[in-house]
Amino acid sequence: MNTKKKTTIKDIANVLNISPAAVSKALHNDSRISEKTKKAVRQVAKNLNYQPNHLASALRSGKSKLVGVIVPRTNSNFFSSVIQNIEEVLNKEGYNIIITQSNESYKKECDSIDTLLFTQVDGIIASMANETIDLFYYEKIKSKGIPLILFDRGENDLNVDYIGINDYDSSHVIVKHLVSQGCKRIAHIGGFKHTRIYNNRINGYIDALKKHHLPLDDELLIESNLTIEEGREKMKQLLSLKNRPDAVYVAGDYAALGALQVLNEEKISVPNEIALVGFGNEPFTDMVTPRITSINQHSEEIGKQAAFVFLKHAKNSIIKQKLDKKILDAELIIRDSSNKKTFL
Amino acid sequence: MNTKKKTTIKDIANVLNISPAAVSKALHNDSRISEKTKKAVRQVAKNLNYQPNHLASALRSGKSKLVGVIVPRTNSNFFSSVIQNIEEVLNKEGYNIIITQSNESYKKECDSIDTLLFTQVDGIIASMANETIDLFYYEKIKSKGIPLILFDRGENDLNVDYIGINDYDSSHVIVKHLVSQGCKRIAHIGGFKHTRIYNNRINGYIDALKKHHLPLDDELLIESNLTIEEGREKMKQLLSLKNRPDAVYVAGDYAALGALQVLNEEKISVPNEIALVGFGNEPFTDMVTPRITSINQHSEEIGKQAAFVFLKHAKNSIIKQKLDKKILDAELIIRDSSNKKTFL
DNA sequence: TATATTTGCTTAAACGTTTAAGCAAATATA
DNA sequence: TATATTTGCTTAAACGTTTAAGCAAATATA
Repeated sequence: MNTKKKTTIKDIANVLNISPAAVSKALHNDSRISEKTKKAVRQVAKNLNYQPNHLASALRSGKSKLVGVIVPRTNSNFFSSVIQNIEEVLNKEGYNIIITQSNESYKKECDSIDTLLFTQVDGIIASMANETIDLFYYEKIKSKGIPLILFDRGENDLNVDYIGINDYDSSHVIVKHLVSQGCKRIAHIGGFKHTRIYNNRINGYIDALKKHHLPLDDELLIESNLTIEEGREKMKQLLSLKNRPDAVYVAGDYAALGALQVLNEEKISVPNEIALVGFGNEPFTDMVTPRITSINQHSEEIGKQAAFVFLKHAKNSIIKQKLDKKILDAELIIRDSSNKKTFL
Repeated sequence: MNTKKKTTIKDIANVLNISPAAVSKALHNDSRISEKTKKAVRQVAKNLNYQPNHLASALRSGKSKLVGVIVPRTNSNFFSSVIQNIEEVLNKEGYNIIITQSNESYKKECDSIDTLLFTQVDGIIASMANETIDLFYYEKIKSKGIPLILFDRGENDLNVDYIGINDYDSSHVIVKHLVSQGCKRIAHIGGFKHTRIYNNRINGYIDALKKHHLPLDDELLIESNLTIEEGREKMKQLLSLKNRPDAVYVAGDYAALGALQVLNEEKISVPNEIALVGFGNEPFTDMVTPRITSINQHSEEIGKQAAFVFLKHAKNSIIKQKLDKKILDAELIIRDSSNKKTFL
């Protein structure tokens, strides 16, 4: 059907009666090629509609110009925004990204890693699945010498670059806010301790309670996978206590939403009877009734920084650099679910 | 640092004292290689931890084993689910996908197409941006002989494979449902007519009104870009009418959400004063108050079908096949926002 | 037994680049 | 003017596969 052969560097060389090597150098702006030749090459390339064969140059140079991105899921605003910003930065530098979703599954994550390694990506930017405890596959990436950058869900033991927000401080900001609203029994529906960010949020919660001289009650500290369903369950669990909390800080917006549904169903006034705070600032926190107070995770900044760190590695691969650990300040977005003043 | 050279087909050949060609054939299960040799090759490949060089085989065979996917955005459940299902099907066949987001921008979409063509993808699966009217870039894909499959946001003029739901019928189902709820003045906040799916929904709406002997009022038919913001605006516009509608059918869930926010703010009872129906069955339709009736778009099925159609092309590229146009039945999920019975 | 076919490999070239090494002509330096 | 350096290219090999063509040995066929 379409038998138009693609134009190659050779075709350009033939037109100008120079060697393909000269063409290649001209296109790469090599200083040892004359301006005159460069201009001619560029002109002919344009005329013949030359498109460089990415596979050939990748093979020869050993660089695929592809970066793998692994996220637990893309249908969360946080991850999709991070991805978009990674893409924006990397596209400008001639890189493309391959996105894979782990769906929070350890097995799927391992498959993704194998797939990306097979595709010869030049680097991997990842946020770990909830399930992941065994770091073997991540060590595999490191051992191949491929730059690995983690964001949000990281892991100290891996000893790689990391970009995230200050989870420990976020808990402090939240507790302080709730205390200022007059709350005295603050519960925490947290993530699993084995994930660093959730562990930090839990520790921040515990320390902030101490700081404000509030008692730490084991009944009020619950670990969960932070899905909507578990948010509902754990909220019910809290409501069944003899001594109910007057505030609940949930370590994820989806679980916070589940908790809110239960509170609404039980006709419990939010924030007056129980104040509610989520984490992540997903768009729906601003859509439900009442709107949910949450922590902005700076997804744009995280995406951009992750891309920059990768580029740094890509540009000087030889020098063993010291690790980049970038911790961004979190920002509390106060909304109806915790702001009693709007109800006075 | 990491100087371990990668093992190649040559290394395997050396160990077994056969030619690299024989190794390649053995790994591809060529019928002209003895079982004995195949077994030996597979064993040595395993021992040496051989990973085929995807770039080399892609260059030689002219196939990159990459498929490009273009979506308006990934942070909608519909698109992220479609993508996930495309990925699942294609991964099994050894393909990887490169996801790009157009952000509903025509320019970004064109860039994406160029990027994907540059990366030498073997095919492109796309859903068009709202802004896109000029089809030049899509024609470019076709003219290069690269399989192009559209889903959801398609375009008749392009004459390519398409997978989507029956938008015309969906409008009929919605109008029928609203009529059964006693609604007599049904408004439609639609998408732009130049996008085929929205045009079909509008035509379905018009024809369904006729069928049920309801008058068609120009004031009640509005085109929009279906963002939350425009959902709010257009709803306000409808509320400012002397003769308000008693039902609003919005062609997208996000705009429906915006409309609902306005209705809630204005203390208008939903569904009793005004019934509301969205489109897309985004998860948040089941989270807000009242829960929004919507159309399930069968994202899983659409993703899988799109992948299958691509594979069909990839497998027999020579034969000019007739086009696949797969139109799936839509399904109405009735919730509180339109179900007056639950309020009686 | 003579010829034809099949089996199981090898040889060599190719995919389209990039890059190290080298060389002649032009220019700079002493 | 003689030598050194720079400029602007060319040559040839390489990246790791795949594949068309071919060939000897083994097997089938007449």
